[in-house]
Amino acid sequence: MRNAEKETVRSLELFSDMSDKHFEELLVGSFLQRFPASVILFSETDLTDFLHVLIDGQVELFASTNNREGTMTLIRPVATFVLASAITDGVYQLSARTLQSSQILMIPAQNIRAAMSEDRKFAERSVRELAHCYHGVVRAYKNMKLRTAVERLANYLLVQHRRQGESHALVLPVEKRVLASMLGMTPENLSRSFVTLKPYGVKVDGSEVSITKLKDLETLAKPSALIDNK
Amino acid sequence: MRNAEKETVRSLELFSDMSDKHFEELLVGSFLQRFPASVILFSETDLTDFLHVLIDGQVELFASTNNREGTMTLIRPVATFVLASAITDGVYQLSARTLQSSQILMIPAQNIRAAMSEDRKFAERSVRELAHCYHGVVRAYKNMKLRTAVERLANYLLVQHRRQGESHALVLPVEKRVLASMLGMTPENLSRSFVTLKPYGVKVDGSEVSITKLKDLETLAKPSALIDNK
DNA sequence: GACGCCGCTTGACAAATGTCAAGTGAATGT
DNA sequence: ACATTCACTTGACATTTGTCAAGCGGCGTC
Repeated sequence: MRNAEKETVRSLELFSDMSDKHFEELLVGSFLQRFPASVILFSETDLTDFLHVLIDGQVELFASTNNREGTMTLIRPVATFVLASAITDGVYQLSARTLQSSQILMIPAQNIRAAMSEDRKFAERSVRELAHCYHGVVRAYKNMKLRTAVERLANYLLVQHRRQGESHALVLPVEKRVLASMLGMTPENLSRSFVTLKPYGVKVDGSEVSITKLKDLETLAKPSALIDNK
Repeated sequence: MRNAEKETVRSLELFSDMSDKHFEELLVGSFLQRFPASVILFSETDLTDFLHVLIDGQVELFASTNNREGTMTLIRPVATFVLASAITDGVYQLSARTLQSSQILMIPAQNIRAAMSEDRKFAERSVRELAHCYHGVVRAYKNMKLRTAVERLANYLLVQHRRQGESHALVLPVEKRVLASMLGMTPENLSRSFVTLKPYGVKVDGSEVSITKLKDLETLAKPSALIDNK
């Protein structure tokens, strides 16, 4: 593991104010590995061996039951994932696959648990990180429960628009089938939802989307600070 | 606050191994209060003043956007709620109302944050509690995303059946309209879903439900350890 | 360049879910 | 005892969402 990557990880809020000594101990037995796209990293029923840190690339967390599958969230670098599972010391609860070639640091879960009891700063940071993750899922859950498919898409586009600098055109960061799954609908339905949004100034060309009537789109989407803000 | 209630709270896992001194400090400025049924305790947009501990009664956490409202979860005694918000020091993110007359201990959120940095045992317990809550929402989210309304009802009944000692009849712990909202459907739809389950051995009489063909119901519900357990 | 693969779209249809309106029955208050 | 309220149910219908099948078009392989 090179210094550049080590520093990248070190500067994550979660690790930022733990002692150097504890940080080094955390890395004992860790792997930094590059995976190609479309690789299953772990399945939701596996025991949690590692806390994962996505350094580069893109990872999808998804769940399955009874032949159905749904994207729960997308991980974008640089970020940790499955912290809660690493702490609980049970199964992952979610499956993960790479969407692109990805570089991932895998830290043994037991190192995390050890650091938790040895380093109070780390414990405090973990509390905040988990509280943050918790609210993230709550937002996703609200989004799913209180909005229709078209509204979810409209709000997704508004969020991307803002994130990508409010420029005229935004780029969908994932394939449409993954986007559909993330928004809780079928790919067919996503296509139709885009058509529905046409009168509201949404033009789609491949993975490029332009928004020409922001106000109209917002009227339809009715964005909510408690769901869409981050 | 009487000793009985204090001990009840003290024995919650979250507080169980913090020092007596810190526990007493936690309670400075706390209120123990009884609320009648159907009282709004706080709204999702309020700043988080208190960590709540439900001693007795029943509380509903719900969310609203755009005239729609959905039950997110039910709190049953004895349990804390809105820990994540108390830590984050932002808004509650969820609204709360009493469903029955309820006795609630309200601990100032800043006491919680103070205890977090002073008592490492408490910080560790908080981490576990939050990880647990996180998985709880993830399960609810999976349930919502991967199942139909009838399946959610069927699995709900199976869980209640198990919790209530696998006896012949179980009792719905909430009004049907609240149950409907919790399961993400309208009351009308819940009624029809019960009718749909009739051929699978589900008989409903008011709030009493009996399950006569457990196997058949399980075949329909296809319960999943990662969604329904715990 | 021809072929096949794959992601996406579209149409036709089916299933799931919501809405509106009316009606039942039990609980409550006068 | 009567009226009122309210939760729940039921029916008819609308909307939303999913399914299946076909076709388009880009992209890589041979």
